[in-house]
Amino acid sequence: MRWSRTLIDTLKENPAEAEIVSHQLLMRGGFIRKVAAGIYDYLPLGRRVLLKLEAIVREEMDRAGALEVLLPILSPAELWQESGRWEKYGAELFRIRDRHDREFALGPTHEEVITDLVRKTVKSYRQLPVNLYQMHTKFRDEVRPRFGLMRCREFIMKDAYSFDRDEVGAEKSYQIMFETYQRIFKRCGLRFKAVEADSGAIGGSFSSEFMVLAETGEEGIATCPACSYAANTEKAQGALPDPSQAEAALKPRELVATPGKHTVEEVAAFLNVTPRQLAKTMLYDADGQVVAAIIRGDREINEVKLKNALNAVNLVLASPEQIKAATGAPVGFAGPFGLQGVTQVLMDDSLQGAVNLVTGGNQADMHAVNVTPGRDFTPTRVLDLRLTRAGDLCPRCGKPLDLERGIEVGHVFKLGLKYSEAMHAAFLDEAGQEKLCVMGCYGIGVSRIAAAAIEQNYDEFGIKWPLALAPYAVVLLPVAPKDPAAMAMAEDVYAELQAAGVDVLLDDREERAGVKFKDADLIGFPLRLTFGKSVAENLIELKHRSTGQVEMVPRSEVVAKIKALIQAGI
RNA sequence: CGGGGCGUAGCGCAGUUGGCUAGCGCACCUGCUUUGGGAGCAGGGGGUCGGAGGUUCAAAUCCUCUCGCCCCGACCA
Repeated sequence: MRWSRTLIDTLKENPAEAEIVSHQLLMRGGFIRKVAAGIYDYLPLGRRVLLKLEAIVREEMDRAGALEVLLPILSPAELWQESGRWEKYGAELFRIRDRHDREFALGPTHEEVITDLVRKTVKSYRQLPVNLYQMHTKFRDEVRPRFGLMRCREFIMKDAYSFDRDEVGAEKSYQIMFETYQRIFKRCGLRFKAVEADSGAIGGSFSSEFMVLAETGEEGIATCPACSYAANTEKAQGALPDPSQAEAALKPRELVATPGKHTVEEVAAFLNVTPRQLAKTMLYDADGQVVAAIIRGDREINEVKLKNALNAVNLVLASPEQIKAATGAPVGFAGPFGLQGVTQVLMDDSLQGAVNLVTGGNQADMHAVNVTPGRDFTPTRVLDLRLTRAGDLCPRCGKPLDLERGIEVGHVFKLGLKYSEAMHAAFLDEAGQEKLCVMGCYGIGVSRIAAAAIEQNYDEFGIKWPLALAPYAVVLLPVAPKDPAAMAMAEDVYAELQAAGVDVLLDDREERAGVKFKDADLIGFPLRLTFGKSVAENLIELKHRSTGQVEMVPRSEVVAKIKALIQAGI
């Protein structure tokens, strides 16, 4: 492609709205333009990056034996009502009505639609296993779209769904996808990690997330430096490095005045104790029921764990009114004893064995001291409700865990029978017995990968695309377009590279050299060939964007050299 | 949904104690010069100040409502 004939509009300044690097560079490089919050146009450069990604994903999915389909974006409410997600998915589901007032959803994911397809199509065990996938636009009415392509309301996702005749087959399908994902992200040139994760709204028994490691990642990952354990902090079960110890003697519970002291730090300082001698009592509204979660003062509640423990759909902190009703006190003085109308009291195991704790007093400006679980209150359950943090011990090998940040680009789930049961996706086995399909689902955030790749590969001048994702592998840069010799050589090399099947862009604009260099660095082509003064000596300058390495290549060798570099993946 | 901020030319911004034909930089068009890291000079096109209503002799500027965008939180594959 010739620069003068494509549409590349670069910006010198960052758009005010772009906060993170990938968003800024995608905008400045002319890859995307915003249409509305979380909704973008993909310009020719952006589209080419997406096509590169889609080609990699498609090749690897096909290699794994998956079959590509194309499912509708619009799906009728009835399908969602059948699975129960019309209610459970909540406000994130885009819903529309047609002229006859029939309700539809804009697909955020396609379990219902695919299960419906399979139940209409698959009748025999002979047709299983089957893994169907598509790459399509997805819609989610995000509470807060942000960070450019990172969290959009409309985005491109590859979603795949496997159907097996039994658990053993489903496990195999899952493993195949897990390995396929490793191949895909490796081919994209990304540094990533597979981690254990919470299944969230999709449901199912087990899932792994594929995280691109980057400081700007929205997800926390706990990783073990000693073994292979890695988990999303929502899911991670780090063991306490410092369990609570019982003191010798139980002391009688007393109330003490703590005027105006609400937070753990304030109360601990006021009573001259350490935060870990406190027990925080957090009141939540779980689907309308008020529940209490109790945790040691130096730790935080992990609401995902709490939500799962309660099997709740919606979990939010209780309102001041609910707290007043349950404790009789304003916010900040809740304690675990004598609670009114609280259906469950869950205690984090950080308090296992602890005695003589400081808690809220259930009266304004009062705390209780010498509170002991089992004597002063009885938890409904004792379990891990903690947010894992750095230094907690690896659940597999006991070494202290590190905390990293990542961008979720893929997620593989074992779904089990959740959808096949609700929607009756069944087949007949050899014995003529009806069985339900055992399902798995596998997502890749295709458009998000583009942003993640930039978060991992950029410098002060712009993007450094991995070769596999670059819109063009090579940019040809004649320094002086009016120098006939240089221009002629660039044209020849351009034709030869094109003939060799290389993605090449010829910067034929009548711009000064500086402008061309800046644009090339900004857009991030992995290789640059500069046709300047050395053309007279039949030499072309080759520069690697990622390393900055420069070498002079004889004209006669340049095409072979570029082909070799691309072959080698650079 | 709670808190904070912002909507003035394609982009980045100034102007906002009401007062002249609404301004600057970048980008864009024309010409001349320049030509290996975002050139210089000269000339030029483009906005009615997010929208609606109101106050006033006079509104980008004040008031009311409304729409949109960004950040933090809540929330979220």
